[in-house]
Amino acid sequence: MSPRRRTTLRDIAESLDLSVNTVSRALADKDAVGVETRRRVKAEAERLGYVPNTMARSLVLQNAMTLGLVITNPSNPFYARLISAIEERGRTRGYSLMLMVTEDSVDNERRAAEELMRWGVDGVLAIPVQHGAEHWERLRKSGVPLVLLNRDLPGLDVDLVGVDYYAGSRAATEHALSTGATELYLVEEDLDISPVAERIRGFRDTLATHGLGAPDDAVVRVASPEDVSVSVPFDPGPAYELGAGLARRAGPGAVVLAGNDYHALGLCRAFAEQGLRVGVDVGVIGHGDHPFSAYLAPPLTTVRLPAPEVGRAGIDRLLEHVETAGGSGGDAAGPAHTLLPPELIVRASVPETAGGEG
Amino acid sequence: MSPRRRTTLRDIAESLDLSVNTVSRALADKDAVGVETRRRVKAEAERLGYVPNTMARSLVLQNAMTLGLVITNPSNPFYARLISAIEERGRTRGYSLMLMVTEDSVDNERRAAEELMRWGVDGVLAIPVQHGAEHWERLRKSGVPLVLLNRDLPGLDVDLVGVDYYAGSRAATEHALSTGATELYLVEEDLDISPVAERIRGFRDTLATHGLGAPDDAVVRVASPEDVSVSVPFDPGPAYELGAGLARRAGPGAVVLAGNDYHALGLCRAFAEQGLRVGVDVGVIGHGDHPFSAYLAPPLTTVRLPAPEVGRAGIDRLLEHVETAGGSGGDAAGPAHTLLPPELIVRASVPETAGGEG
DNA sequence: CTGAAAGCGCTAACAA
DNA sequence: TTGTTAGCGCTTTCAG
Repeated sequence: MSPRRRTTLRDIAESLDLSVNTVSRALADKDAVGVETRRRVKAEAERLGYVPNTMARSLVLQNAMTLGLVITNPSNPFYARLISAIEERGRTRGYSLMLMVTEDSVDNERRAAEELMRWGVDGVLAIPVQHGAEHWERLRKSGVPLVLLNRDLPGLDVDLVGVDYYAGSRAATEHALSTGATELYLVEEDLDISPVAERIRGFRDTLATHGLGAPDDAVVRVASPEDVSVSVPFDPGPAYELGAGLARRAGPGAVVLAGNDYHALGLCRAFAEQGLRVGVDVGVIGHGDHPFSAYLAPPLTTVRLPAPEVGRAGIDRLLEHVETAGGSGGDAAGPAHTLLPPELIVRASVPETAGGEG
Repeated sequence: MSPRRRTTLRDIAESLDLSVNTVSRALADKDAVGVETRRRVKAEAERLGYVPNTMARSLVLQNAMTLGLVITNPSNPFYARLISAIEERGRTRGYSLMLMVTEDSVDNERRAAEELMRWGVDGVLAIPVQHGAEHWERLRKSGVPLVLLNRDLPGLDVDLVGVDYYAGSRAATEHALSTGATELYLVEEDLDISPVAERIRGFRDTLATHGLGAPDDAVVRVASPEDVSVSVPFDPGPAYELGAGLARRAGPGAVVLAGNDYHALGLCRAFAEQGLRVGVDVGVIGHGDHPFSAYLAPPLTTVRLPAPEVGRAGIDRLLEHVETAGGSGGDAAGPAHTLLPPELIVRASVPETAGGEG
């Protein structure tokens, strides 16, 4: 029943009648330790089940060997893959991960940033909630390197690694146009975040390039769920609700672009229920290429996001900062924005109407 | 360019010509501090941007206020929701989360357990890889409370919070039978883990209950992907590959149960390509009720898993142990297994053949 | 009400 | 090669 205090260096030292210091160096495989002594120390450590105390070590070494990862919602499949990629890379480089979930609440994010400062993490990767950057500013000023993931935070001068959503949106829109689409819609989540803004911009610009205007109601917003953690995360429901109305508005030659594949799925279902055949009467293009998308009927044309690449590039950039003198972000050249290219995956959810691109 | 050392209690003390001790107590809102002194201390702390050092604090207090979460793969939607629920609950109770991803490798899991011991976390929640429990045994013996999530680890006497997969499987099988199914298949991942075993057992037992045997090839195994972190996580692909063969074997009145909704989706697609109408010619039942399942064509009948409940029950149980004297698991009554009930969600992917249950 | 002293477990000078 | 001393930043006795 004894909570059995952890074995410490001192325990080993006393048991062997050595100094704590010697034991420390023996276990750390430092020079200046007799070969026999080292052997004995290691044996005793083993026997006593010694486990080094990372906190004590970090305290004196002034480095935590820990990174903070601030995520809005792990149930977003894109973010889930980011977590995996980051954790893996961090692990192989010797860093542990402190995970903070914000549920898209600035309050939570503030607390997360504060908590990470208290822990003295060596660096932070964050998908920012956006709106409210003072806490990130503080973090940075306190000397903790920060790299933003996926979403930009205007007004904060830090490195960002994300996806070129603008390009993705352009590619999708171009594709729709190339199949002969005459009526385009973009369905996006009702969040004021950069990925959404970029996709809208790409959509509009592409139409403009082709001399087509985008009527105001061409961009449709779907409500985002309130409580991310409890509600089903990426729910096709809201887009599905919209779908019936859209189906009525959409004439022949209509293609609807969706901000993510769940929305696309909701739309597909709604269209089908209205008697519209997706891929024949109407087109749908998703965003994200979630694992289910290739197996829908019809298989969903969508934009694949380079999740592992974003994760790896993000942590690599962060570790650069961490390991070069722990300074804050932004070298001489100022903060760098790295936007990785998405890839249009053409499947069968957009009808080949007429005068294709060829 | 100065890395600007963090402000410490001492800095405040010196600046105010007080002792470190007084400053500490003033900030901790302890009694025995002059009201005016307290005010000055707080103001100065604010001015200097003081952030308490959690590691130092934890070192002396001998508690880390940190929990370890060991997960095989965050891209599993069920696990993602577990993470959310656990993080939220932990956060509101003042605990930070250290996340370790094992990718279903015992080696990684061993390292994760070791790392968590080094950090001296207050407790650990783990979805065990299974096969190899010595590291968990060590953790436990070192006094760190451990609660297993979702998968059992035979041979290790610890608390477990999971899902009653046996019941879920029985419910699904009963449902299939009740619709008049005459030929049943179960498609399961090729992993030797308790959820799979339980579902198979439920399937077999239910058939036996009805005086039906399950031929050996009624249980079909799909290969699991090798590298979880890089490959697409839950891929309908392998089940899809199987689907064509199954379609040929399956006569009228056949229902295929799948171990998860992704597999179900892969099967649906394969059946459709073979000219079999899911929900009419053949039945498919999923497991997991992923967000996409309700929107498939036809909507997928599946088993809903109580993800947030498992997460919350898991961390609650862990915190019980953590907060009652930090003893290892298992009170007088021995380790408790809590299996939360899943719920059959009947949609439209199983044909109502004949003699329904009513 | 405040200060001095000790110590959490470890590492890094510097001596011996 | 080994031991001594000091200190990371904090909290907790125990005196004053």
